[in-house]
Amino acid sequence: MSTTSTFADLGVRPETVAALSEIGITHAFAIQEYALPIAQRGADLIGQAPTGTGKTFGFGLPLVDRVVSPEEGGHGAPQALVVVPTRELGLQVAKDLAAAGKLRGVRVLPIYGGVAYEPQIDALKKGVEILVATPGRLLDLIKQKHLKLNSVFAIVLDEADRMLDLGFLEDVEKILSMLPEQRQTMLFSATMPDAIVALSRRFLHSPITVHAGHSEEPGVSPQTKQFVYRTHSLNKLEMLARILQAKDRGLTMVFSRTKRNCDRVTEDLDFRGFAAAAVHGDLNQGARERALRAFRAGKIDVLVATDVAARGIDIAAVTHVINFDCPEDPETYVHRIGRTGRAGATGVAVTFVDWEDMPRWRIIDKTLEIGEPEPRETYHTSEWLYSDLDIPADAAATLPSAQRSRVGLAAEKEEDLGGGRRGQRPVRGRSRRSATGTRDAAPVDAPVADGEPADHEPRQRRRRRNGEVVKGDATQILFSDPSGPSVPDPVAAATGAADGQAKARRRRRSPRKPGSAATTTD
DNA sequence: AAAAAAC
Repeated sequence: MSTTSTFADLGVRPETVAALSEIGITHAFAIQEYALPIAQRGADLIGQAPTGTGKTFGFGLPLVDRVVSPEEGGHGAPQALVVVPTRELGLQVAKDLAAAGKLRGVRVLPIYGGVAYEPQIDALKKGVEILVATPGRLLDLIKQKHLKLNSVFAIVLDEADRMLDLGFLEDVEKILSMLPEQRQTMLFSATMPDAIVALSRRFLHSPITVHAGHSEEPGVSPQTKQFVYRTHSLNKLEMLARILQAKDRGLTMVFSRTKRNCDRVTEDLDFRGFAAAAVHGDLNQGARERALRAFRAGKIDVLVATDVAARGIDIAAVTHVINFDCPEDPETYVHRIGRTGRAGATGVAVTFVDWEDMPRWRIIDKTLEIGEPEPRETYHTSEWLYSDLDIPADAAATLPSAQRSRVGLAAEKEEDLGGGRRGQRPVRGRSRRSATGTRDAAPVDAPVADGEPADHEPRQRRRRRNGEVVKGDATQILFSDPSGPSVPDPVAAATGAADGQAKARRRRRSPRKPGSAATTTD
């Protein structure tokens, strides 16, 4: 990973070396060692290196070192531009570059949508050396004449393959067309499909390509252990809850394929007592940034996200990445699991593959050759998790205290439910279903209500033999869609509790609303 | 075919 080169060896300015040292960075990563000399002399560059191996400073230090700061007589018009695919990544990159340029007073401004115009416009008026921008707001501000790009000598497309795919290409080309002809263009990413490289020739001049890291699985960090589990969609939430009880788990990112599923997973985890928050594009920008800040600070330890957080986000304490839904393509897989195992750290990546995910997984596996998903049909077959993922056998004993009490409460209802629900098959319900879900997080030895007479055959084998989810199984309640059509509360129905009582019970059990952890933390 | 990105 890191080489023995110091930044001074690589010709980085002394002030920048000192500033890096202040934030604990003393030695260069491979991509930095290779890219810096090329970038410093102004050549066009394609830089590819695995996730978490220092690409940001690989392009960032040559920008910081070459801009003229105000105290050096700079004019204050932007001299360098970094374009990124998401707002939070822009914020992060801007902070990194500002830290590196701090001792020379280099001003780095993040430009992105979803927030007020005024602070950005004011900052532009005062003058700025480096812009880090998402395309939409940048073009917006240019159109409104708050900004010109004619002093920009270098542009970087961070997550370049993403910036050049169909969703962004038009905007990026527009931005490129506003830059001086004589300028440096640099493309950086962990993934660079051939088609993108071919496309990029249109606006690169004699580019030099730099690869760092191993070549077999481009972009994947080898210290991340990857697991792939074939599962039923109805069991994903329970499997997730168990994995989140792994002994060695630090911060964990959970990725879903849709914004709606992201909310649903967050809500379920919140109810189970995990400190989780959601990040996706339908949330307002304040909520997005609060959630990410709380996660960075460790005030919450589970971040549930769409692919808005799949790329670039750098949080050293992330130990686990769970692909709750299979990623859309191999590149997304690489970037998602790249949120862990960064800068030489180890990581764990678990991908759930249900029936719907299967076609997507086929394509990912064809490219990356990770392996056939191992069948993990039900949450009752728990031993696999203990052996693979270091999860305590009495997993429920390690639950947060709020969760423990809920498990106790729910366990009381268990016999009632088993007796009263014989033969029924609740298919869909509203969010209150997760009230029963907490019970399913009880110790695996606990009696499980399934509406069938108790026998001594292991539950797992009964289920296997049946070849489908057991009818009337509590699992069905747990995993039913919280936003689906309303049906009577099965707990209330089974116990004869009035609806009002059920509501009061829910309030006691779940004093915290989804996302409030993030709201109150900063 | 989902998500992201300006208002």
